[in-house]
Amino acid sequence: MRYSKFFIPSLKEDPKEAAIKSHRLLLRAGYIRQISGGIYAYLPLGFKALKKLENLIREEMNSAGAIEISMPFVQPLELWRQSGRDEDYGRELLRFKDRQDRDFCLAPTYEEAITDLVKKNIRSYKELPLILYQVHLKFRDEIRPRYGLMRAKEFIMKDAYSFDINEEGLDKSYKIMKNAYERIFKRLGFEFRFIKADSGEIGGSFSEELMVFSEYGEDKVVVCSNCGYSASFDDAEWAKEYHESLGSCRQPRMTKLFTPDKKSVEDVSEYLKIDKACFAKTIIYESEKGFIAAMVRGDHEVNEHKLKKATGIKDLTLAKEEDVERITGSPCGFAGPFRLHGINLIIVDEEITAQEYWITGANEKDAHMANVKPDRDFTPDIVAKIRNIGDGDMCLRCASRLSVKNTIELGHIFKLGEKYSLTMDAKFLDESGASKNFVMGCYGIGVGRTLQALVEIFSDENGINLPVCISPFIVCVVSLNTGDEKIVSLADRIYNDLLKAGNDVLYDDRKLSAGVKLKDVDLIGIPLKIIIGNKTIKDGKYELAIKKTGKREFYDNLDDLYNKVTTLVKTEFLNMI
RNA sequence: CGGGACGUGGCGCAGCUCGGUAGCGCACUUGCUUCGGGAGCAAGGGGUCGCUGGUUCAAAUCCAGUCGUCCCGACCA
Repeated sequence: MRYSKFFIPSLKEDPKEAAIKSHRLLLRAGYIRQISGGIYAYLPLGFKALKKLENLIREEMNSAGAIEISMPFVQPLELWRQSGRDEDYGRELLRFKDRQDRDFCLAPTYEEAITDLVKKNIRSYKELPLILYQVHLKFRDEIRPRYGLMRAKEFIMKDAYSFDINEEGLDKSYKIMKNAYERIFKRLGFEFRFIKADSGEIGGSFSEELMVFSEYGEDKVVVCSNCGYSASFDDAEWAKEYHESLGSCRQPRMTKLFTPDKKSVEDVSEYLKIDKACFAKTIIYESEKGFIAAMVRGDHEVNEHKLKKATGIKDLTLAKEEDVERITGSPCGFAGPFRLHGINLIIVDEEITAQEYWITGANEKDAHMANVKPDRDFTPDIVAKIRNIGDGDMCLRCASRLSVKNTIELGHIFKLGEKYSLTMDAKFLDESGASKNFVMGCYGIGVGRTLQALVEIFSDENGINLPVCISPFIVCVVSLNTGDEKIVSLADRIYNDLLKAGNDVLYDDRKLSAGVKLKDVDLIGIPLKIIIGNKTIKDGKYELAIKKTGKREFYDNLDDLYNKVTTLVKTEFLNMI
């Protein structure tokens, strides 16, 4: 493809609306453009990369025995009434009417459509198991779309659905899909883990999320580098380690300490020269069950997700400053667990009851209290794990140190069981002629999000760096001086030779200065470039630059150059498989 | 939905506090010179200042409303 005849509107400056690297690069490199909040157009480069990614996924789905179909993006709302999700899905489901005043919606997912399709067309156990998939649009009217393709309202997803005669069959299908996912994400070069997850809106009995490690990920995962244990930030387990409280602090009653203006644990710890782990902090929350107090060790943080679970509370927010002042009788920053007014519940982290003496706030301005003893000076109503896990906590399995990593969720696989086949009355006849519900699974990959994750993880600020198997072009021929006959005809020839050899090649024949062209190739992320300029003619050597390594190689004749390109492409592909 | 910020040629921004001629860089067009990492000179084109209403002799600027975009929270691939 000649650059001059193609459409790559690259941007020199960072667009102001993009907050993260991958979003900036996709816009700057002319891969995508926003049409409306959370709604994007794929430009030629983005579209080519997207198609390559989709096809890689197709290869693995097909080889796993899944069969590709395509279901309607616009669906009758009636389908959603059948499953009951018309109400469950809420405002994320975009609804509208056609000219006959019938209700429709844009598909946020396809369980209803596929269940309906299979229900009407599969009669017998002999036709099972069946795994169908599609690569298709979805629309969710997100509350807050952001970060480009990472969280768009309209997005492309690969979704597969398995139909089995029983749970064992489902387990098998699930495993087949999980293996396919492992192959896909290995080929893409990602570092990833499957993490057990809440099944959320889609429902079902069991699900795992495919999480890819990335500094800018929105989710947190806890991993042990030694034994490979991994779990979501909210569910991860760790080994208890008890901190020795200060011996000199053990007293038969509480002792008041003067701590002028020292409000945070940090400040007090520094002021008193006592380890933060010897403190217990008391946090006041407001909830539908009234005000509650939660306690964790001074060097830990309350995990609101765990707090909600342990208390059965749904709406939880930090209490307002004036409420804290009323409840504790002191300014914010000096709260302790005793003599609280209007607290309905005291919940403490299990580490609080495991240690005898604590330093807490004194519920008095400029004062903290030492020798605070659980069950003597205050009485917890609930003892539970309510603190965040942190870097350095001990692994429950192997006693190594755990670390918390940011991740991006790129896939989610579910064992649905009979959830949809029951509500939608989808049945087949088994061996004995009895009518049975399909046992289902569903398996998603956010394709657009995966493309952006590749950009996020493998690129630098100079440009995109997609894996060779996804990159829109493999090699770019850059002709530096378009006014020079010799250079132009040499560049033309190399371009045509590479094209004939079956390479995906871009030819930058634009009449622009060298700097602009070289910057553009780096930005749009073509893995190999062949640079042809005066130097080429003068030295009689052909230059190949490899983006990934930054290396430049020189060849005496064209055949050597072509051979190198071919081997590089082949080995790069091999490395990815 | 709650909290915050921003809307001025294609892109990035200044001007707004203190009302009075709409400006800068890049991009674009033409010509000449350049040609190995975002070239130089010269000449040009392009904006009802998001929209609506109000205040005023006069509004990009002040006021109200509205729409859009982005960021922070609860949801998700």
